[in-house]
Amino acid sequence: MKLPVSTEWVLHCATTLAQLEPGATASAAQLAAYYDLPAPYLAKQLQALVKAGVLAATTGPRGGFRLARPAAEITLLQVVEALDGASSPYECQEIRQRGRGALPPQDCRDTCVLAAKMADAHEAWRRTLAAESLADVLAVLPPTAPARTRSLLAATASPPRRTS
Amino acid sequence: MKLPVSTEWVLHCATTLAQLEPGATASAAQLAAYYDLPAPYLAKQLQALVKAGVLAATTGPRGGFRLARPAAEITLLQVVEALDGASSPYECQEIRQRGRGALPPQDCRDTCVLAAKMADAHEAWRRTLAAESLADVLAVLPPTAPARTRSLLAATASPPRRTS
DNA sequence: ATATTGCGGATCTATTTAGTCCGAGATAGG
DNA sequence: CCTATCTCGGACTAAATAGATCCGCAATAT
Ligand code: FES
Ligand code: FES
Repeated sequence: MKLPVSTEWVLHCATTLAQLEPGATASAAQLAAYYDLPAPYLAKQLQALVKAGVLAATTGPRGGFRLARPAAEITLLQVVEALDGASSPYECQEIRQRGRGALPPQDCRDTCVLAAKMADAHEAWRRTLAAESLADVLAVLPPTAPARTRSLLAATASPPRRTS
Repeated sequence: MKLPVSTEWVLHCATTLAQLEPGATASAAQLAAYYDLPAPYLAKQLQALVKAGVLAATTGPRGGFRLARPAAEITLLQVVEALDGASSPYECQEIRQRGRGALPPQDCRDTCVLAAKMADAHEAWRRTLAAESLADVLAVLPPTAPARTRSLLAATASPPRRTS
């Protein structure tokens, strides 16, 4: 049971995007430089977030990514499941109906006790992550964080304008 | 995030072993036939449970596996983590200290908010599984289950004694 | 018109998982 | 006491999945 390393990337990127002024965007290259990550691979992950409806993207010069909704309406669960999918890590294969000890179908009306408990556990995991929004995360950061983040991001904004 | 298929195998095998009379054992071959599983591979997983202290094994003729402790003292969590390890699926790599936006060490005294929340979620998952013991699972099975299981297991017990 | 950015697919590699094998050790029977 | 056989134990190999990378296409602001 392992979560992709890129999970941490997108969680932090989403937090970073939440610190921008409404309507502003940051490109994949900017975010990659900010966290020292492989730019092409990070871009792919951000695309997954767009497909999941968490981020919105604008193409063209000065384009980039921004939150698709207010930070208060984006939970950590939505970010994590955009990458890894929402399916439970435990997949019941109805093993009780196979082999010499197979149970008759009439005893399998309800889901297996073990499968039910594993599903409960996954639901508890999801509930915890769904209870925390990006706005909640921002609330515990120092008040100076947004300004710092914005200025550091801008440092990689557009390649130096050739004035000659 | 995915759990090995064999997780379901060992959960059911542990439940099966819990239905035996105290001291009795079942071999890997018996359990494999009971659930129609590849015997050598199942044996490998059961060995992992032995190493984790959940099961005990006896070698030699008429040997096999049995629970290492009373069923009430074995939780689903112990069985699952014996196979997959106890580490969290989310591994924080301290991404906040890398790249252009790296935070100074003085701001990283505490663990990252995101890492803390992910750890909370994993803890909720573990807590749910730790709350259910094998004895609890047996309690919801029909009272006739143990007798049925024992007789079906015995059908594969020892190879037919050559009387000639 | 051009340069910059996101988007999607195809591709390659690495890690994990699934599956199989043979040898060491212990018991039961002779 | 010895032997034969049945068991676990760990090492080894193959397949699948996920990680990571690349390149060409579409869209947009300058
Ligand atoms: S049959 Fe799948 S968990 Fe019991
Ligand atoms: S630095 Fe690892 S989760 Fe924030």
